[in-house]
Amino acid sequence: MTSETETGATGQSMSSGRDAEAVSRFVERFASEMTEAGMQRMASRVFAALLADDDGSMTSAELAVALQISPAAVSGAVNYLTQVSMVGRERDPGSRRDRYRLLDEVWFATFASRDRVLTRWESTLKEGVRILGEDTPAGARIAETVAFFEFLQAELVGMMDRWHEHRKTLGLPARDGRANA
Amino acid sequence: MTSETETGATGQSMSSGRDAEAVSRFVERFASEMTEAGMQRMASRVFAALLADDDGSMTSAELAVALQISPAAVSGAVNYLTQVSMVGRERDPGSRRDRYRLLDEVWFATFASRDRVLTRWESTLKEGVRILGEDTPAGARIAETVAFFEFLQAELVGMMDRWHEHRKTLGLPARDGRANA
DNA sequence: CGCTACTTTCACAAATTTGTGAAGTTAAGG
DNA sequence: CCTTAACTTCACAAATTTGTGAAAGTAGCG
Repeated sequence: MTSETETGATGQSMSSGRDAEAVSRFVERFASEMTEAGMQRMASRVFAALLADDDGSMTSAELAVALQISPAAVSGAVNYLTQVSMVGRERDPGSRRDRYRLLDEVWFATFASRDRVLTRWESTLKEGVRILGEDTPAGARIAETVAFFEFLQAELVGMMDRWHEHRKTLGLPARDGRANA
Repeated sequence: MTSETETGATGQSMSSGRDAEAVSRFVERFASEMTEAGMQRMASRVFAALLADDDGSMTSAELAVALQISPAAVSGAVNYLTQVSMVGRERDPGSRRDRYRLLDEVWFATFASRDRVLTRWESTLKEGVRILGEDTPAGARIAETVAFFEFLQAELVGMMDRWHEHRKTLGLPARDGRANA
């Protein structure tokens, strides 16, 4: 976590010039928007907490304190987040604590996993075309859906390249090769 | 619904050359994949049923029979689907029945509504940058996230144009101006 | 090799979500 | 207008999901 001198999740800012309470409100607000979009609640909260952390990296215990949840809840959330490649698990050498770290290019990874979902859908939809017959209106409609998804996946690649180009023009602070958005 | 002569959701195909049971399995399978991706179960099932229907259009009663659910459940699902612009509500003139119809360019609409979500997120994230300070690592990371989302939204427009171009090269059946994928 | 600090797993209780039947509402057709 | 078919709303029961405490498992460090 960023500062050891901050108070807990609902505590008032102390000396760090950062309003811990406002940060916590932001974390909760963004988490709840992600939840509305379909992500599990605890996973959203953990992710948002990491996003708002300067290191982009917190230990299990830090997360539990900051979010006021049990270690078990942290474990579950973090498990999910590593599954979908949004967060990495590290171990500080010489410590028994795991650290969880925002992966490089989180959003890229997130979109990439969407991509995997699309692939699954495509296979089901192709089966649908077969069942309905490509000459039926329904079959044709579903075939067009497949075509659209295939198009989307192809576009995604180029889009990511363009993003990396665009990113350079943004005057960003240098990458440290660790936590990034 | 497409055929009045088919039996119910689990019935065996009769004369239409379409295997009703296989269609139903496809509907359920695709619906469950959409559900896994975050859509409400009943909404997914209704949507999938419409997708597999030749007209892309069914009445409330037809949906209730095909999916074995209560009118109340249809009502709820359809309400959601119209909210997110995936399905349109019509009324056959001279009838008391509503018809629900797949909208033109459903997937386009779906992505467009994603777009609205991104906009909401952006506003929250910008607030986060303000709270954390753009000069802090966390603030900078979140600012980059905002930039990425803005980039994405900009890309979406061009991508849809390219899709429409690409679509023409696909040798699709002519549009009837009503139900499409 | 065992102590201890941490993480994970498990069973359960609480909360939330989901779908239903029934009552209420709306509007077409007489 | 009245009748009646259809849709919607509402309260509730069932099912699912969620987060917890406690027990079990792992791995540093002496």
